[in-house]
Amino acid sequence: MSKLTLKQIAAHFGVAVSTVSKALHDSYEISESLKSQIKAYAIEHNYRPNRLAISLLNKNTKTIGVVIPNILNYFFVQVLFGVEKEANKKGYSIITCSTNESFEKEEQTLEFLRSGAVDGLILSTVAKGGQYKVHQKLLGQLLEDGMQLVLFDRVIEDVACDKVVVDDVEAGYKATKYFLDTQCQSVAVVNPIPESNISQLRIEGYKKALAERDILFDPKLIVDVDKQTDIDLSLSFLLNYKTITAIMVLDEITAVQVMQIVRTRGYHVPNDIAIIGFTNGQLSKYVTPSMTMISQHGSYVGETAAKVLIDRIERKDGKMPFKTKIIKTSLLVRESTKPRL
Amino acid sequence: MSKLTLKQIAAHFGVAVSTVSKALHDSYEISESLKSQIKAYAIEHNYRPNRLAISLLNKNTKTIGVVIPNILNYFFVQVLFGVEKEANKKGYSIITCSTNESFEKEEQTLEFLRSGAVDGLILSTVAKGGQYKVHQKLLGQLLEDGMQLVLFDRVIEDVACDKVVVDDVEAGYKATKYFLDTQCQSVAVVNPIPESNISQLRIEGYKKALAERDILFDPKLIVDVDKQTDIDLSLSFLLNYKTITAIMVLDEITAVQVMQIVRTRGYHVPNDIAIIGFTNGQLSKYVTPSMTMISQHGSYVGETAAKVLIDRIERKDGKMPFKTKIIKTSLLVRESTKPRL
DNA sequence: CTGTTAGCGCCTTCAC
DNA sequence: GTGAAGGCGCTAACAG
Repeated sequence: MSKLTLKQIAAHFGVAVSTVSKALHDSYEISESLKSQIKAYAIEHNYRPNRLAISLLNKNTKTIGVVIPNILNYFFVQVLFGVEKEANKKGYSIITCSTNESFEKEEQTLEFLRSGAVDGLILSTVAKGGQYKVHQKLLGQLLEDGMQLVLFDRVIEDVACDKVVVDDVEAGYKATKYFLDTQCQSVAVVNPIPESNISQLRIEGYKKALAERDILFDPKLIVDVDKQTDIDLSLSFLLNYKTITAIMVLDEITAVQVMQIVRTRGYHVPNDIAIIGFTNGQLSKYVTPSMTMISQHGSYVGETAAKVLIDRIERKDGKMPFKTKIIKTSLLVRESTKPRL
Repeated sequence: MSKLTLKQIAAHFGVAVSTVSKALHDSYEISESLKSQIKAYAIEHNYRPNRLAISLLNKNTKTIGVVIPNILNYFFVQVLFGVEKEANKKGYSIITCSTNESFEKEEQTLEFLRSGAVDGLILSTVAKGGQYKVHQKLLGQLLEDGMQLVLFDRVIEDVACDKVVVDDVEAGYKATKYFLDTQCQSVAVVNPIPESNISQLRIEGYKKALAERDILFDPKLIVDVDKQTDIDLSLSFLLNYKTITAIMVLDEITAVQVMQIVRTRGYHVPNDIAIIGFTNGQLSKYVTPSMTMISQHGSYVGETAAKVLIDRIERKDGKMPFKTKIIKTSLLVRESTKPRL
């Protein structure tokens, strides 16, 4: 019925538990005949050592926790994929927690995860503004407890741990420069994640590209939208304000929506208005016209985070300086932009 | 540095470990003054009990394992979402494993998960053909070990456990009937998952709908495709073979691809050819024209599976008959089909 | 009120 | 060759 234990095997053979343990570990101390008998019995009855007991003993669980803001977001799923791939390769399994963009849920999750269930944590936080302080404390405690931590994508600068981030400044720069290189001089930005510092970095890159061409930055060309906003209306203002020849949209779904709205209004994409979206996922490839995207290589981000984390977990010496890995993005050119000449 | 234990607290106060344990559990046996001292110390130093030890003691881990074939498939992500939501509500966390459509990986994963890390398992298998036998044995062993198991979506009939399945026959029927009700009498099927028994069920529903209208079933209208197949070519054969007015495509990405190919060849969607896709995800809503889909309510499937599993885990008496829950699908009508009059 | 004992399942060290 | 003892961190039953 219930799980077979060493004790039960020992009882069955009338020997001590430690004898069975040694036999199953093929110790030279045990006679061949007893070993083979015990092994045969174990196999026949499907013995499996209890990981909990083993973890308790050697203080590692061979498990890493991954905390992401939203499991329905394809970027994070890609990260998850990468983490799992790398972790499995090294004999770890992962326990996944989605915080649904809620800071409270994230706190609860971290609280839960700190109680010995995992050897290390890979986290993309939802904290913003004043919540950073709370987190610095909470994460600080985790680190004190000896928990290994890798922050990725949405990181908190002041926490002393390894980090894996996307080069968002460069991404914004790259997208903007592509527009400027393809006869699109009037570039607007639609920002569906205004509260995130990531969007600020991308806009920084955008400004840099403009500056290189001596184009004056116009804040009115940055359109913040959120779930409450009527994108349609915001775009109206934008398009009436000035002739726009290119739009950089800071996520995938919004990019597709923007493209549809723009087309509905009779603009041709890319000839009238070119569009580049962020965070390459499943959508952009299959819409019509297919959309040029900044790919963040989520799965690579995940792999890297897992690699860094496991490396630190398994390195005994400990005092390795923390490093921040910066993952470069790529521009996937498709049909929503004009070709480079 | 490392985690604080009861033992350390006990040493600090010069009392016994059990005293500390009782104090932290607010036992009436301990003097108020000692209790408050110990509690204060625990809070100050951030004491957290070790879950591993507790799990070992009461033989439950408050964790459930979820094994899915592919984490990049939106349906499974939705299921995951549902499972997590329900599990968290009941105080469980989940450990996620993706088997990447590989039977070997699935076996390894199950092997791993059986060693005491989880109280129960929610599984959608990738097994097919001869692999069923292997699995019946493996899953049988798991059940013997006292592991609770819920199979979902891709289930194995002969395993004695709870199941949550989508009503695929009805889904196929519903889609086909919608075509027939909207002046599309010549309905083809594109099947990107021919090895799965799910596709057979959907086709069964398709046949049922045809039979109701006395339309003869023509096997040539069923087009199997897989990753190796050139969809473009397969569709050529189909469209040359007969005038087709509707296509039912058994997954989302293929549905979008089929629609694009069909449109490229000059057919109007939905007037010349109407299309219904399966497994509503992120794509179908945003393509042009937006696509009518069968929604399988993945998140509801997940919730249900979690509910059933946790129910069984927590019910002590045990001998509850196994049940199979059938989740109904919905038809989300969008622009790729003609409206019902 | 507080401590001792025993045990969850396993492994390691040391003694026989 | 085999077994006994100790311990990972915790709780529960039983002593004192």
